[in-house]
Amino acid sequence: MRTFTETGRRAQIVQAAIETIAELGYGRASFSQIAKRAGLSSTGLISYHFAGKDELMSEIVTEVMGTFTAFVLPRMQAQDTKADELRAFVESNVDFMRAHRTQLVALLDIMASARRDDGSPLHGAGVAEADLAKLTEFLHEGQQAGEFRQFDPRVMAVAIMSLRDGVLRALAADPGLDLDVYERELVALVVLATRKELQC
Amino acid sequence: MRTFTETGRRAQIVQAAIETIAELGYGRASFSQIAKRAGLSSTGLISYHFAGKDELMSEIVTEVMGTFTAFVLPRMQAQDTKADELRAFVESNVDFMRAHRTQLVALLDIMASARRDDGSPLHGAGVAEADLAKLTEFLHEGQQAGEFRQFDPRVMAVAIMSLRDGVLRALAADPGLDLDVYERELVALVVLATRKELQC
Amino acid sequence: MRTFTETGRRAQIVQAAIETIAELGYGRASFSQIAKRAGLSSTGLISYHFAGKDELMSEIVTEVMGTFTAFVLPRMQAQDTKADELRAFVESNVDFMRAHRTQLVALLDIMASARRDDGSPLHGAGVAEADLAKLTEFLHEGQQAGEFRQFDPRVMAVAIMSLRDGVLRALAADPGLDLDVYERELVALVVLATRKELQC
Amino acid sequence: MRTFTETGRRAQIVQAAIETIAELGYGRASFSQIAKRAGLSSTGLISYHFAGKDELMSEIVTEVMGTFTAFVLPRMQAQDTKADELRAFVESNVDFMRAHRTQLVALLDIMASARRDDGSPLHGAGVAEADLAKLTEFLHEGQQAGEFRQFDPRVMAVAIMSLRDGVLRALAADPGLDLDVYERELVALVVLATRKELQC
DNA sequence: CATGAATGAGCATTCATTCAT
DNA sequence: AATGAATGAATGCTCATTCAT
Repeated sequence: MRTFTETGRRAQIVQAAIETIAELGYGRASFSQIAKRAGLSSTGLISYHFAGKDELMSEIVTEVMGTFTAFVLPRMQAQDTKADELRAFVESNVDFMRAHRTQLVALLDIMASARRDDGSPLHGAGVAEADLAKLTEFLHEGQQAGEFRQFDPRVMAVAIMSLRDGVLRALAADPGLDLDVYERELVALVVLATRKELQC
Repeated sequence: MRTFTETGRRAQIVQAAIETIAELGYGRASFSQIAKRAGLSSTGLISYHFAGKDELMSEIVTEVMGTFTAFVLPRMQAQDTKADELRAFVESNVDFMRAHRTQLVALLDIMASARRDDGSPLHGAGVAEADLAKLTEFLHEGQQAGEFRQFDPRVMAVAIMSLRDGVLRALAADPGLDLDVYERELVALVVLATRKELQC
Repeated sequence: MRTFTETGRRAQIVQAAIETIAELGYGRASFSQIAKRAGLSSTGLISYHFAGKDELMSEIVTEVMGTFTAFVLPRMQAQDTKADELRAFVESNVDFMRAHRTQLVALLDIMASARRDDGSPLHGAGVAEADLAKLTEFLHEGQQAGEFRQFDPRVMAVAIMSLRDGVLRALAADPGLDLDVYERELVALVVLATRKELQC
Repeated sequence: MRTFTETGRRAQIVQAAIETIAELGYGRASFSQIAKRAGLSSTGLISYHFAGKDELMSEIVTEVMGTFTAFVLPRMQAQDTKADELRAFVESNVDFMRAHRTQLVALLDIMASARRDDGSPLHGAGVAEADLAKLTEFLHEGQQAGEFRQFDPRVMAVAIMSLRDGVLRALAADPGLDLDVYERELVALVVLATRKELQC
């Protein structure tokens, strides 16, 4: 079991790491940079609380993904139709960015940059693939239910995730970005791309 | 003027660097890894031919972007309408990926990961922003011409680029990806998202 | 505040650096040579305790200059006349060499050899100029007081400092040098060069 | 025998090396810096014409010392007394500086900084010691002739050389130095320091 | 728990020198 | 005679990690 202090320290380090990665990028987020931002006296403390750099990054991924899921899922489940669920997914994704820009920027960078010695992704593959599989399945169900047109659900899942990540990257480059516009346009785009063709 | 040998060596080093970055990621693409892949006797030879790591990366960006533009532009210009031009843009982008997967994966990683000490992007900002601005202007013209519906052109440009990059990331993760499906679906998606609403 | 251990290590490194510079010269006093002499496991430890090579050299300059000033100043202030003060200055300079040959040899080499990229001196200019200005002012006061003849005080200051450094260079080349003779002769020389001309 | 071209090239390289050392210091005077200043296409050319860095430095020492001796010696030999010879030595030394500042600054730096792996001086010891021995002998003769007072001739030789080098160092630090003042004062100083005591 | 000291591998870069042409 | 390409050792420095206290 983890002590109170330990939990607090880990949270503090995770927070400092997130900010450092968001600002300097994964490649420059060394333990010494993180320790400096967290006000720690030594990088040794990070190694003391985390088994290694990989575990620290894992913790960030887990935490941010958890917060994200807890925010998005209920807002999807409150909908009646698949189409509304999809709209809620897109909207809540952008809404989440508004409040958690730094966390998401860090998460995206970790997913893209953290690798094993052989170059294989350390976090990107598993986590992202799971989400992608779920969204693919969801889109497939929507098609079965007759709410979506006949697209390839896997490709559409990749597309929707890419659009979401694209907005996040734009937000990372420009923190003053007007997310309202992006949200509105993104919803319209996704609806147009997935809805059943109208009979004229 | 550059020697024949020099040109060859630079090309060889650029090629090895591209492969290394595509395989191991920017963060692990050290001079020694690149030299090993290129079969060079020492990292000193890379420093001999390039002013520094930044120049090597710059060269990669320039070269890949050049090849890309030379491939895509004529295929757009061969079209009569803005709508067809857009379709040609999407198609040629995916077609280019087929033949130059490694180069593009490396380019994407450099854009995302190469930073200055203060964390600001070294290549990403300028290059990507220029492309984005051009696409935004193009979409706006298409709207003026009455070929596209009334979306925010900047947001749509970000969206289209994100979709393109998303396919590339999927291809990076899975080299065996069936690009035919992605191309077909992506074109459909972009068309649905941009065409004028039908009157029923 | 600095730890006990840290202070000790810094002193140890400074000492090893001084010995290395005195023996091999500034140009060959690399971190690895210094680390070897200090019995350190790696050059990383030097970088851990000092911000960079410049800071290590700065520390040496500061330390040696401080010890030197603490030795010479009181012996000058114990004198009643400017002429006696000058004699005390020359004597205490040579006396200091006897006990701190290595430090002074290293200091002289750092002053002469440590440069910026553009070739401008890194430590030499400021420190030496300050001393020179003080000695110039002192000589001028002695002239006002009627104790010295009418020479150019700046030139005489340069001369006296050069004589001092010359003895040190001779001592550097031959550690067995008989400093007693040099001290006696140097005092005589400086007295003859500065005293008021006798009326005959 | 050396060809005409070879001789010219060597002279050109020596000249560029002198300028580089005078400006950047011995430690930063790399072959590439020298080649750049000489307008050579490659550092290989320096290695082609000189057996190694040491030989290049040797050549500089030899050349500058030769020019110096050719300038100073006749001006000393034109004098009738030892005292006048000494005065001529000091004057011609300073005069030589006026016209050959760069060469002398480089020479001084080579003497001080060029070392063997074990730290022993490469050029400084032999050359300087020979000059010193000659001056010592000269001063001794002057004493025998009753022209100088009874000082230690070796120490006085060191002192005179140090004064000369001191002026050169001052000139190195400030190219705009008024050498006229230095020459006048230096002559006065040396005369006062060496002449027979007056009877009153 | 936390600290600061230490380790040793790895980094990009510079260097004098060699060599084929 | 000259060139430019190549070599490999050495440089100062950063890094994640370990460990005694």
